[in-house]
Amino acid sequence: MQADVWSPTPVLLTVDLVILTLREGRLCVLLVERGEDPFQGMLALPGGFLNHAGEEILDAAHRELREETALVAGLVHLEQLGTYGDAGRDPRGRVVSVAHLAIAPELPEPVAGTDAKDAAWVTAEAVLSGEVELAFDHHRIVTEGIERARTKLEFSALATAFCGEVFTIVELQRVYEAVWGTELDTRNFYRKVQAAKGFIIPAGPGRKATGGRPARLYRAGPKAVLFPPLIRPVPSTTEEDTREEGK
Amino acid sequence: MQADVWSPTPVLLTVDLVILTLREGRLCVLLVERGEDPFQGMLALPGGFLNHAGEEILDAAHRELREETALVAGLVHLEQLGTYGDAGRDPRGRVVSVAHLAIAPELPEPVAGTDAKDAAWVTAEAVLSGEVELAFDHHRIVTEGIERARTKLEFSALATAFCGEVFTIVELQRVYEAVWGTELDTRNFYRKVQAAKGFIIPAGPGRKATGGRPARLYRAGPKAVLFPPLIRPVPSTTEEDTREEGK
DNA sequence: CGAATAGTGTCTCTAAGACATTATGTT
DNA sequence: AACATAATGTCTTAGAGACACTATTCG
Repeated sequence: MQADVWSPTPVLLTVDLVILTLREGRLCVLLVERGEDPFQGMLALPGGFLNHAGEEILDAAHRELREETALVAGLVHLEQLGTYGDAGRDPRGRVVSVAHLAIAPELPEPVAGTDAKDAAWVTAEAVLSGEVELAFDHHRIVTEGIERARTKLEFSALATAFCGEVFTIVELQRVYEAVWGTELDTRNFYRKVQAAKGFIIPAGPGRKATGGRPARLYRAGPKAVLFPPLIRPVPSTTEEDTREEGK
Repeated sequence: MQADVWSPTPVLLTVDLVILTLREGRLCVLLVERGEDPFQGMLALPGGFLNHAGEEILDAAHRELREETALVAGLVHLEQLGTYGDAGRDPRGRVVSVAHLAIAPELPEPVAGTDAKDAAWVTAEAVLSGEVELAFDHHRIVTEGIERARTKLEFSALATAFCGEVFTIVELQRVYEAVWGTELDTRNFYRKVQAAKGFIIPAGPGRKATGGRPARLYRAGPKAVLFPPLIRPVPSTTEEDTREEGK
């Protein structure tokens, strides 16, 4: 139902990206140094305003992703994360951000994209712990993005989005370990990824050798939903939890 | 990173609500008949523009919820569902809607709230099947809202939000059955809700009698996360699933 | 043949699904 | 006592966690 009096307040819409990848076995998020005034010099999520009046939100997210990482759209997972519009979050006025979560395989070393001013991969740990401070409410957005990724690893085939087109089971295990921040038992992991039919499928006769026994190669299978799921180990099942509702 | 040239396009922000409840054992969603021009006369989700420039999005959702249902904020579950901004979704121009999911206990019969023009509870089935047509892209929003509710019932204590402050285990079972659209085995259900410690706790010596053995009363427990979860029965585990990614 | 990494099998325990009867109140 | 609804127990099977050794290639 719309307001009876036609006095809706326009807002400015931005799209922000939580781009996650693995670098040297650690979960990392892409941050840029702000070159302009609100929070100039601070680290922030890549993002920006809608380009023109008709630009779709998802298209804008893809565009920002390309600008920052020079990645092909096809290989990257991109989904809407949530909308952040607290009145005080941007000193310039009412700016509402539609945050997105992107998962990318490890990129060719230097981040230098088209106009990546000062883009840098920062470990998730450094951001979550507060060691690295972010502009706006981006700390909260990153936190919720990482939590989303952790949960989706359990029930969906999202982990393959961290890998190249083909990958080994050990590489996949490293993804789970890095995102969840835990060590996993190799035997149980092999059993579980193979029990979830449609998760990964053998990729030809190819092998990957690194000085030891060559690993078999796999590619992402047709199923996006894992059954049975790969439940993450409970950190210790502490007895808290005071009924905070997930947003 | 912001655009170099300062030419962001303002958009109009609305808040829409998928309000779910149980009526006569069926899952229902609240719809209103549009009294104004875009899609006049059609059914749509309750919602509206932000009131004033500074209104918080979540506050606006609470306000709309109050206007439509005359419910106390404390009793109702409310969470952000997603943002829908397709360029063509509203003929008036660029209108972006932040949709929310609300779960309410069965309301005192007549929906007549403060200014509820023509509010009506419609069964989820009628909407999902397309039997009832909705304005804008509200069919998609309802679909995603119901799917969210179905999933959250598995892993969170959301089901208690459909009940009053105290409830019986059978009532809780009816919630699961209505939302999932399945029948559940009473014995297994009792076992599982009681195995999930912190989900429900006995509510004094009260009982509810309806001509048979009186049922014990419970209230929502402190835990928002269910462990073990109550996994919904698979509809039949058909072999499809062509890797559609969740939004 | 040694170094390096990939890959596998068993046991125990917890939880899920299937299934029918007993318990406790009201009229 | 009949009726109505609430509550419960057992068996079988699937999946999770713990745990240590064998297999394959390279240099």
